[in-house]
Amino acid sequence: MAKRTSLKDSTCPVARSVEVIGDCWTMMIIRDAMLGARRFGEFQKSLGLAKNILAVRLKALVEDGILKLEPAADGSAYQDYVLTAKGQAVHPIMVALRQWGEDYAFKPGEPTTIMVDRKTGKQIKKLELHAADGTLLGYGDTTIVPSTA
Amino acid sequence: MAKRTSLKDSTCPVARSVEVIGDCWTMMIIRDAMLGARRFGEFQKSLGLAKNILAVRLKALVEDGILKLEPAADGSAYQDYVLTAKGQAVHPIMVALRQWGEDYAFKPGEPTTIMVDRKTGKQIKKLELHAADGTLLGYGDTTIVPSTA
DNA sequence: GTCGAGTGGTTGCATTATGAAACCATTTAC
DNA sequence: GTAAATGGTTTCATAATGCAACCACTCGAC
Repeated sequence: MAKRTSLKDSTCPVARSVEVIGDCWTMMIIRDAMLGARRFGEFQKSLGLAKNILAVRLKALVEDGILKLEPAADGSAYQDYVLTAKGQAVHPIMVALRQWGEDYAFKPGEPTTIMVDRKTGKQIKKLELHAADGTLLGYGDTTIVPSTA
Repeated sequence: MAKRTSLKDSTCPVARSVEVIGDCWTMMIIRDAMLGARRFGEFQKSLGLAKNILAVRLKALVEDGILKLEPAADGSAYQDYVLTAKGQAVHPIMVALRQWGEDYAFKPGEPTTIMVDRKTGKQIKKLELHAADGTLLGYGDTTIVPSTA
């Protein structure tokens, strides 16, 4: 039987995250939600994906507590899909994906978009990883250990 | 026709990243590579996925310049899969996924693993996003604009 | 050298997910 | 009241996934 293998019970947080949001469309839906999309039709037009696929993904995102349904902001009888706190917390992942894409997936001069500080309009810095004492950490400076909690 | 839609030509860096590494297994392979896995068999045993799937993913990762093949470190006639600079640059994404998973995908007390500073063994801080002037930025403090390059 | 185990795959086939298009029930605009 | 927009569901073809069997090459022991 060829059921898609589940990583839900893995003890690795990366595996669990990937299980929930490690899907192409799921990630793009969250991206659009962060850019202000709220309605089924908005997502569909922006992403250009089949409506059935979108319906399945949105349902899953609501079940996982990343999106929630609330009465439409424009007062109509329809509903808005809005990010929960859990959904907003995906922001750093989105930024990390964006910065990697900027660096490695574009030829110089290719048209693209950049992330800026909303207040100043200036481009943001790279994400930074710090040790407990504040030291800047790079690839190779970290390891994984079992939690002792 | 039901060909999987490609996001390769999107002008959004997030879309391009997701297109390349936004696959469940691909991400897990990179994770294992960062933890030291180098050989086909190591990946297969650690991830428990079908060998044909692994073969396809590894080939794609090599083609995308994330992994490269080099003579096995143990001197045998086999080959090692090792991360390129582009592959190592995925580290922040991995950290972001990990931190989100730690926060939202585990019940308190559930066994898991944590990321620590290799030198001190102390748990690392959260990823930080800073504005050009050094201000710490959170969700909602950023926007996307077309690049003016 | 040569026999068997281990490594690193490929091939075939069943099952599942994806995607396009058609369809349908409400809701809104006119 | 009627037409169009919204937000889906259904149907069916195609593509991806996953298991198992198979195969070529390497290595270590003898």
